[in-house]
Amino acid sequence: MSETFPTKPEVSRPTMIDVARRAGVGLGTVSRVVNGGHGVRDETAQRVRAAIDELGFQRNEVARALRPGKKSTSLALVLGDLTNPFYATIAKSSLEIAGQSGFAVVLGSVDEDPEGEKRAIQELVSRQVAGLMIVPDQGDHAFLEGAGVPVVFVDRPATGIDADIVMVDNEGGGRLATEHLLAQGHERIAILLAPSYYTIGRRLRGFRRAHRAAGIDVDESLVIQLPEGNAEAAEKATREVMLRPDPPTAIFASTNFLTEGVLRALGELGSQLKSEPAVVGFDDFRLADMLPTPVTVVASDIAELGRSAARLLLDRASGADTRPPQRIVLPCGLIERGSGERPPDSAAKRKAR
Amino acid sequence: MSETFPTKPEVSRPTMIDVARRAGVGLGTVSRVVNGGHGVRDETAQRVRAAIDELGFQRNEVARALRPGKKSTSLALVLGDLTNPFYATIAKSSLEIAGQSGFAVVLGSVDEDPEGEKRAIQELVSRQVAGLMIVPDQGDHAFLEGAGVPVVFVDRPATGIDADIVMVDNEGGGRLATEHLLAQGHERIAILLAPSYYTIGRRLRGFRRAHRAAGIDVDESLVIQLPEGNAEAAEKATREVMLRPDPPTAIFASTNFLTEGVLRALGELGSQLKSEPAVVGFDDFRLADMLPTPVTVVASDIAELGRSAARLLLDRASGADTRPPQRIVLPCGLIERGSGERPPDSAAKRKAR
DNA sequence: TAAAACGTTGGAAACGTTACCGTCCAGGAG
DNA sequence: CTCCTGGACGGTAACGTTTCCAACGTTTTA
Repeated sequence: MSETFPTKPEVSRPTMIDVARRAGVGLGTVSRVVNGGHGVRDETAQRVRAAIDELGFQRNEVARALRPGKKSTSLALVLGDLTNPFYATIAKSSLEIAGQSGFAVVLGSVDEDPEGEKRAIQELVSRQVAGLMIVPDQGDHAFLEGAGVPVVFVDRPATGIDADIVMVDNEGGGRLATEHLLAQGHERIAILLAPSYYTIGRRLRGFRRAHRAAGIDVDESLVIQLPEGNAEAAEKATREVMLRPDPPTAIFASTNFLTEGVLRALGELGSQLKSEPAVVGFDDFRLADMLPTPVTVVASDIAELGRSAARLLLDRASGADTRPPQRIVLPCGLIERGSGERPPDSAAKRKAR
Repeated sequence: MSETFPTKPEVSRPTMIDVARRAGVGLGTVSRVVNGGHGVRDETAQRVRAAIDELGFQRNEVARALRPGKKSTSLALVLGDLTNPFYATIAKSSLEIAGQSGFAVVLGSVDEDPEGEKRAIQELVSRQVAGLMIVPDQGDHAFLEGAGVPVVFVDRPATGIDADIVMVDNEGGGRLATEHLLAQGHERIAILLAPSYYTIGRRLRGFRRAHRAAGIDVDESLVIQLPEGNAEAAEKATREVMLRPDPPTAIFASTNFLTEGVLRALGELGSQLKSEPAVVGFDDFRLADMLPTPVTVVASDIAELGRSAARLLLDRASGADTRPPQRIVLPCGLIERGSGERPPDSAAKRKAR
């Protein structure tokens, strides 16, 4: 690059000052044009726009966010394992909404421990994000109270702070799944529970309510609390429970990863079992319909979860929404995939995601 | 400020100036302490640190990034559908590495079209990210040349710019998959190709090379270019090709989504087929081992792809790495899952050869 | 003992933008 | 004709940090 033309020294990009000089106007005028251009004569605005194009000027978002009160045009998203399709879907859909408003999404690195989450959140806050979307861990989130940034919790509420929350009707979903099994005549239904997440507790509650409504007692030995929330733990537990003298005739897996583990165990046990139990999972997953025994699941519109969260957060950040903290609950539906015989009087709704 | 105590009006967080006042030192000293604290007497540093703790001071990353030459402590990641486990894995693993160095990852909203990608990238650049990780679309990326930001391309190279690239050995993988099928005696192998991505071309090349090495001609009617890269397109194509008078005895699906479509089609065709073809997919996927016929795949360490990219980019951004653009190629391996039995009459042919 | 060297510290400039405040000019009212 | 009003525009302060330079005190060197 040995030209005599105003080829920039390659590292420094043109600023508003350059544009102002080029257009022969003041700095303030350029700013006005860049931000919608009110109070600027048409002809002047045109000259400025021409200069912007010629110089390839692009507003420096960092400098912009430095101004007092101003926040950056970024939202933060804090969640767990992106490899989990559930989280990935949230990320994708919230990203989509944010992008439509010109917002970027910053992903904080999230370790497993609550302490790591806190650190990640503070890192994000120090970046002056306009808002936080958090799929919260167990820990206390009171430290967010004074951060001066709107927060929306996704999928589950957090303790220590009263903020917006967008979630799924976990209890209704748990109930739906259980009712489906009960309607098929199952009376010994095992439920596999991932470690004490809020959501899991609600699903269990739905499980119990469905039993009560049907007048059937829950066998507490079939309420299985797993040490971990992964497929392996579910696989192990399934094998154990199915080899008991009095195994369940149906299994409700409270999580997509758990469902996978259950199916894996059943596949391995195979003919060792007198009869294969019915399985219902929570959250749909890819290939669920292609497994040897297609699995019925309770599903919700997870993408909408992310979209709602992003929309709500954007409204909060812009100050357009000053209502008290909202609680948005999305419904769950049953996706029947014909494991087991058809329930006697089922008019169960289908809700694809 | 009608108070005498430094209780902030809750929205504005304490700045270095507040810390300096509190500790009774100058602004520069606080800055030095915050950044490692070289050239500051121990006792002074301690006083500053105490003030930081008391005030709950946290460095404002935005102001920091404004300084000339300085970039923010964020990396940008531009990729397609996060719902695709392949991309999700890259996001997760790069996030992990970035986080270890205190870097956040900004996700640009990526529409499908190349123009959207360009817009997203420029948005990201305007946020002064320290570097860009891009899984590039077809379009020309020459516009990145003068951006003054290090760029690492992931999974496939881009045209118009000479930058670092981290990818997998697509040709080797294609060859591996094909050799596996050829070794089983298959001579009529169909290959399903997603739309003209670079990676797909290389996989096809491996496919051809394996054939040539084995002395077997490729039946060009079995090289199937799909109009789209999704499962549906693969499903349709599979159905068509399998219902031909002379169907292939094996199918190589060049993408994880395509593999899904192939399996779905085969499952539906079921007994209509004289014999079920062997299937090999590119890229492993969850539940691949649990399908009715477990599917053999060519796989690579995708997480390492993301990690390498992030590491390389961080080194570039810090100036620690000034080598010419690197080209990192990760190997592929075969995960055999016992699909791909020999074709009906292959034994005889093999002996005859 | 004076000068030089060094380590420590304070202060100010700069980064690129926005918001505010003045100035200027044109045009309408008195 | 003068005064006032209001729109258009220019200039400047401010945001919170880093970096540079000067100033200071102490120690080493000549």
